[in-house]
Amino acid sequence: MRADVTDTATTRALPHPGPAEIRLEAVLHALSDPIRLSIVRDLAGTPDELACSYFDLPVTKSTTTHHFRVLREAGVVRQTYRGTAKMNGLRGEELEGLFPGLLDSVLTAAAAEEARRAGSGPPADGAAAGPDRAEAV
Amino acid sequence: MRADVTDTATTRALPHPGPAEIRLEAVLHALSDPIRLSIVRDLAGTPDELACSYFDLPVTKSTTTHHFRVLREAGVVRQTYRGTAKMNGLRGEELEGLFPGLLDSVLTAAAAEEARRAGSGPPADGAAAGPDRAEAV
DNA sequence: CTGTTCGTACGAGAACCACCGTAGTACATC
DNA sequence: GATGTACTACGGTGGTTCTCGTACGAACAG
Repeated sequence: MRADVTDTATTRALPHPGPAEIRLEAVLHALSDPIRLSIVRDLAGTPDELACSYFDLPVTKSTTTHHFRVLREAGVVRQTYRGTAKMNGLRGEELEGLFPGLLDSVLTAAAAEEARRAGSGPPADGAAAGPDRAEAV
Repeated sequence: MRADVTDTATTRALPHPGPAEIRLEAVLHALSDPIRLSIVRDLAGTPDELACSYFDLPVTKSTTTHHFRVLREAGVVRQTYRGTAKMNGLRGEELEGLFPGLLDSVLTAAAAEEARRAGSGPPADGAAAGPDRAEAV
């Protein structure tokens, strides 16, 4: 039994790539999926860490786990266990150090595209410009 | 044999997405492939348009065609026929208008990663400490 | 201990993608 | 017309990714 774990509750450790292991292509690929991009946008919108169960994604739990794993292995998010929950935090500072401005411009672009899409597309029926949590970056 | 072509030489037109059709995910996906990223970097390094045959890629011509098609359909490059050659130009201004700073930060990131890779690979030690600092959480 | 909640592992199937080789089109030149 | 160049389309293969369902493990409240 490893008694070397100094922490109390967070014993299950997850493998994360170090800053030198993070590959640009992997980051871009991780961000090129709509579901993962929405996760990243949500994470960027709050200073807190969010549990996996917080996200309301149109896929099953298995698939959600898969997407979070891709994000973690690409070096985009950091995951830590906290009781039964797994908390997710954006590795914003590290990414900024490696690729200055990249994450920010992607988030801005995502917001711009969403605004563009919402502004010129939807006039079909009632619900106009749903004010569902505007991600102000 | 259609002789109805009104233009002189360069009339074979290729389908390009309009600015409103360009999707962020598609752009990120197009840039997440090493070969395509190197193409984009080459294009960004020159003000001229470059023929497909200019590039020295480690794949066959069929695959090269495939990659250029992906870039074109994502809205990253513009392709025009010029005699037998097909010239490729970056759609930099349009992308800048849609996603300000995105292309620039990706190019900067690619250059940074290449420098990092070239600089810290061979030497046993250098500036940065070990590749993986234990993830202190 | 029992049950609940949260997330993972394991298959497994469908879709996609990168890659290739061959055959074919379009253009320029001879 | 014949030859050569530049690129495309088609067909196919192997690998990866996305998705799911089910079964399992870890933490916690009774």
